[in-house]
Amino acid sequence: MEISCKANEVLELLSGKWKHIILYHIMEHGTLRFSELQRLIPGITKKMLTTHLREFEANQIIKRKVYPSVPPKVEYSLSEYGRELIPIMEKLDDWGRKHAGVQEENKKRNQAR
Amino acid sequence: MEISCKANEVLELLSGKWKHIILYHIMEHGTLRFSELQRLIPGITKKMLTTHLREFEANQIIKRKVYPSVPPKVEYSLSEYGRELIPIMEKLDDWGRKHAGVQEENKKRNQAR
DNA sequence: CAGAATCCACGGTGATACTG
DNA sequence: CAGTATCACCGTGGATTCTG
Repeated sequence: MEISCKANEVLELLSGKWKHIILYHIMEHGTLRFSELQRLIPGITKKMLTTHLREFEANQIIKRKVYPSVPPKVEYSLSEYGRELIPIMEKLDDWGRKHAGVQEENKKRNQAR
Repeated sequence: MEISCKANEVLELLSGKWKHIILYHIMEHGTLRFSELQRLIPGITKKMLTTHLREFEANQIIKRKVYPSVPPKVEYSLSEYGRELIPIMEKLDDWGRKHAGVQEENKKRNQAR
């Protein structure tokens, strides 16, 4: 087994209610505006979207590009560094799709109590 | 890009302050007693260890074996299902070790403010 | 040894209103 | 359009005490 204990580095980056969904959409579309993200992620508030985007930016996962126009236009895209997260997300996603059924059953059983 | 949005399935399983460390140690050692886990994870309280272990058990990630002796002896190990998480953890860990430096820098800069 | 039971603090998140 | 500012809630986690 080659596991050390650095897994939390990624986990921390992705911990936050909407973080993985945000990354997912940016990975899919390449570049997205603030309002597009908001539309693509039903239920998220501007505040949380802003917060998470700022965190990604601070971690250099995404780039933020502002167009000095009226009305404002801001585009978000993966940084080169952030692109290295893609294989990670794919791996996580593979597992999720493969085991979605099992976890669903668990949830139901937990609700039943 | 083959990413859907099921990544959160894994993320949810691993979200919890000590979860990945617990899994890490069980993966490394194969089987561990409650007290051994507690010793291997400095800072964790019995409560959190119990809580997280119970969650893993409910999700069928680990198995719990109780030896009816005095004093009690309980052993935790990966279930077959849980073993499928190993490649995931390895992937997360790979990334963590590769990018630990970058994230460290970010943390320092954030502290500096 | 391996927990269970309380009580409590804190931070992440949500709702809402306002702004350049 | 793309945010900021405030307030309020609630669940996660910590400290402590008790038990079979």
